[in-house]
Amino acid sequence: MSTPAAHAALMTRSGAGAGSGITQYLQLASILRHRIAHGELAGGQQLPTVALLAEQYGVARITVRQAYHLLSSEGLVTSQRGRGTFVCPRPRLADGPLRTAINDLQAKDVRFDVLEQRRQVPLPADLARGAASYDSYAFIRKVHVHDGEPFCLAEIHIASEIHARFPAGSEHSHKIAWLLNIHAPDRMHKVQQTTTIAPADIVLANQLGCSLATPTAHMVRRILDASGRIALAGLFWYRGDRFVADVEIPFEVWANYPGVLLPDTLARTP
Amino acid sequence: MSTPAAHAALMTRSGAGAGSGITQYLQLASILRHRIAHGELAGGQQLPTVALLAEQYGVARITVRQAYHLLSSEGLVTSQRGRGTFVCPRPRLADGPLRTAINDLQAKDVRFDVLEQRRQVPLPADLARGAASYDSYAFIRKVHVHDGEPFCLAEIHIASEIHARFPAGSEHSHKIAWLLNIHAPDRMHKVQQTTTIAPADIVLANQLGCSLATPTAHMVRRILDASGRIALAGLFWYRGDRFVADVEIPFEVWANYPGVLLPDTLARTP
DNA sequence: TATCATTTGTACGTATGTATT
DNA sequence: GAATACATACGTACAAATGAT
Repeated sequence: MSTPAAHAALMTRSGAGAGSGITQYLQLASILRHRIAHGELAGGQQLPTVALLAEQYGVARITVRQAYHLLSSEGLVTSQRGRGTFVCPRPRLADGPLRTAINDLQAKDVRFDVLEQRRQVPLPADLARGAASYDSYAFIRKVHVHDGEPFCLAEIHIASEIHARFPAGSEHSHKIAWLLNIHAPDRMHKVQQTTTIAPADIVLANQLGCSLATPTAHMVRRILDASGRIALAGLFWYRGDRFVADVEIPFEVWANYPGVLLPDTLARTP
Repeated sequence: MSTPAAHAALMTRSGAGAGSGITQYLQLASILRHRIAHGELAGGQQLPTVALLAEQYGVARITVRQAYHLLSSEGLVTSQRGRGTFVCPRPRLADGPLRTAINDLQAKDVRFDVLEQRRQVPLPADLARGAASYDSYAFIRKVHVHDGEPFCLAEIHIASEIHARFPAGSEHSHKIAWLLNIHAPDRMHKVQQTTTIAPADIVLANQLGCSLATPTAHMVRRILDASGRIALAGLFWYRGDRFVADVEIPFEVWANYPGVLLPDTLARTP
């Protein structure tokens, strides 16, 4: 019943025949999206090649490619040159372990690949704006990996004075915020965070293993201590297709902290 | 100095000539991106037509279209059939007024276009999961508009018993959460919220005035009252290119509320 | 009101580049 | 090296939306 031939009969040219009025590549994408959603095409499974599908449905190869492109931008399929096009194996959203890896400060199944590390650097001006800062910060740039797959790029500045309390090398195995919570919770005052959506540039795409212009969740986070100074300033980029942010806070906190204006989050040099 | 001819001389075929190794449409996109970023091409300004640019750079029209497509997916330009391609007028991120409109519960310069409204409906199962609920909810589906531009689609269920306290028609001029904060703050206990990134389907794209598969920020929010029951359950979709979420909370709240697991946010029928 | 030029969107066919197997 | 398969690119044609004639 759902043979390609049957579907092909349903496809209508946008032009002469008119018919549905929906373009062919959208029709094709809908068909495939539907099959994927209903498990007819399982995760990891290879889709028909562009040439084959074009032949089966009697459309041009470029039409199939447009459909695949759309599905790819939705994160449903992934194409690899020389191999083929495949249904994305993982569920659309992070669930279970990855969700915990992202949201739990004390995540255990996260690996940290440190790309760069410096000591004694000043806080960049755009991160320092609007609050007092320390003289010197330690800097770390790293990729968070879960189950062999990178899901986050982080660039963190932490006041040297506070960083000095951490056991040596502990930032290679724990989230910085967790270390902060363990070694200096009493001195911390509040967290400011701004979240936006940004397309991945070439550098970020490489680090996260996604393709250019893929959407990412971008966070700018600052933690101020009791003296009102910036103890931590972090930039985070999460792969859009694996991002889930969970929050649970008391109502009065939520209702009474509107409209914090953090420095612009445009600065991007991942 | 930056005439098309000069740039054209820099363009290298990916194939035979090799040269840079960067494909033509990526080169072209980079050039345009750069010009936009540096204000050489101002917001709202029309870009050269596909045909013209193709001629100037000596490439095929499809190559220009690929470049425009990429920039469009990055939110830098927008194309309209029959008109042309234009540099997106607004800054990439919401700043100032729109930022307030999104984050401030008591936003004033937001218009609410109500699309659908019902009384006395049960809470959908996927939203009810994991917590107790009331027998009956009022439902509202609306678009948030700022400065004539839609930026958010909201679908909200609010317990009828609580909704009854609101002045008639007040949901047409105020955010529901604000009304909650005014008329029943004492009974509210906590807020659970999950944020993900999802591509816009055809319905959502129409409501928000963006194109298909554009990234959106999707939130599922539940407000539980003192009895632990769901007072409000809301689904929100924000245009990705206009989304900025600001949060400021006490450190101990932030550090002690990790990994809340809300029901899956996959349910989407905007 | 109707027509026309402009411009993007879709689609076809073809050729070649390039990574994988 | 050969076969496979996606990626890029060229040229062409027509559809559809817009704005002006």
